[in-house]
Amino acid sequence: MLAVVPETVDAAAVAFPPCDLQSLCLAHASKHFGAEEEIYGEGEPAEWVFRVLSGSVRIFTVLDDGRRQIHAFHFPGDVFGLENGADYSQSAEAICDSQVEIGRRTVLDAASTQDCQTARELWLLTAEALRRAREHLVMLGRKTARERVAGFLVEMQRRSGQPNIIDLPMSRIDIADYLGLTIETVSRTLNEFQRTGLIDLPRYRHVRLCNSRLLDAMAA
Amino acid sequence: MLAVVPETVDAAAVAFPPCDLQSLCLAHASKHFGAEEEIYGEGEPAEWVFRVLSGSVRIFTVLDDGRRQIHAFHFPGDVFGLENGADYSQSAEAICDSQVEIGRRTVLDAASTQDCQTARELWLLTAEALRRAREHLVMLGRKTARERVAGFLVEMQRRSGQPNIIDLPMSRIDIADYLGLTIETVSRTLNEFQRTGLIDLPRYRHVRLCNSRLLDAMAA
DNA sequence: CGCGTGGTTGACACAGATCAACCAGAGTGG
DNA sequence: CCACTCTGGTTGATCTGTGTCAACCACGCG
Repeated sequence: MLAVVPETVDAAAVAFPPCDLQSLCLAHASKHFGAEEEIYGEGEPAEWVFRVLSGSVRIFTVLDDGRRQIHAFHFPGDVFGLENGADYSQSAEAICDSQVEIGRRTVLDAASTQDCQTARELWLLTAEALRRAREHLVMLGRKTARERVAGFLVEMQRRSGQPNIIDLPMSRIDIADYLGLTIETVSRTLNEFQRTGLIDLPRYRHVRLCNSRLLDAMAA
Repeated sequence: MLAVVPETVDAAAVAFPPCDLQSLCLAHASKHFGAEEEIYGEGEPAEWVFRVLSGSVRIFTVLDDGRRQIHAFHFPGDVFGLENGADYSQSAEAICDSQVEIGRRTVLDAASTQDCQTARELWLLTAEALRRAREHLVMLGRKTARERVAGFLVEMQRRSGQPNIIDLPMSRIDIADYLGLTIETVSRTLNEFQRTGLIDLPRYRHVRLCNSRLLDAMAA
């Protein structure tokens, strides 16, 4: 049976600490997804709700001609796949090997009609997602490539616990599709930041922030 | 006292029918706002929740240097100003003369901790706002100016009851700031659509859709 | 009548896209 | 241990969609 109890996520297994701080209990079933594996597709019946235990997940929309927009990256502790309609309105894939907790939506729905606390928890999660979507919206609608990349780095840094070094699980393509840019622009901008001493790119998918204060200011 | 009862909005006073179909009862207080008048500002304590009775409202964010991104337009029946944090995370202004229903957030909060139905209602509203924000996100991240303008017209047409003629309450600047474009690009694109026979611009802030099927396809 | 505001149009500039070549590291197989 | 290839990332040259700047137009109002 579902209950709302405080729950801690195994800190040892967690590369990025939970950012949707919440106590919602889904279930005790969990499943593994390999890199690039689909978790659900847009239009499929939304029967399940998920929480990342380890690894990372991307939520995205693909247009008919293949253009893709990534809506969000999810890290350990984050809940995703929460829908109010019958079907998923986006797709989800594991970015790298990931362990994902799975709960039945019907059970959660039932719980939320009986327990106001659960209902409020669901609302809180969705409201937080909305707040982030709106920040993202300003980024895509009104910011330059430099501001977007700086904003992305600051966001990732904030969500990774580490103070300065970021260990990115995603490729340049994912970053580009999240920021509404091309991989070339992302690459050029990151290397420009390195040349100007803002960051260091020590190795594959690692970024060290040398001046996160300035970077933060650049994100506008 | 707040209660959750089915409620109908006065159809005669409604230019655009409600799009957030919901039965949430706020209060029976209502207030008038003149054109361009602020309803609340980003960062102010979020003490009130609103519903448009007549007129139209824009929700937006302004960056330090004045760049503005409009997140949403709200028409009669729409609820706005619902926050989970302490403060409003965007600003709201009346676009034209508008009558707005006002409810205390504390009362709604209290109701939602006692009544699951109210709590679910709040969740539904927020989930619908999220769904729209994500559609908007794809538009800003991955679509061309033509696709954005076509999408905007289709969206406005869908939300206005009228089959073909749209009576826009907002200026070119508002449209541009909603679509992440400049007023010049919006103006050029609309006039290009007129030249190619897609639409007709009979008079100030009125658009007639001549080929909404094609327009729909163009929105991608 | 003059002025102010919102919208249109044109000329030109530029940020970022596109196209293409190249490079580095990880497998893989001989 | 060395070719070979594959994938993800970088870099350069060029193109183009949209922004910028500026002039102009049309309508409403004092």
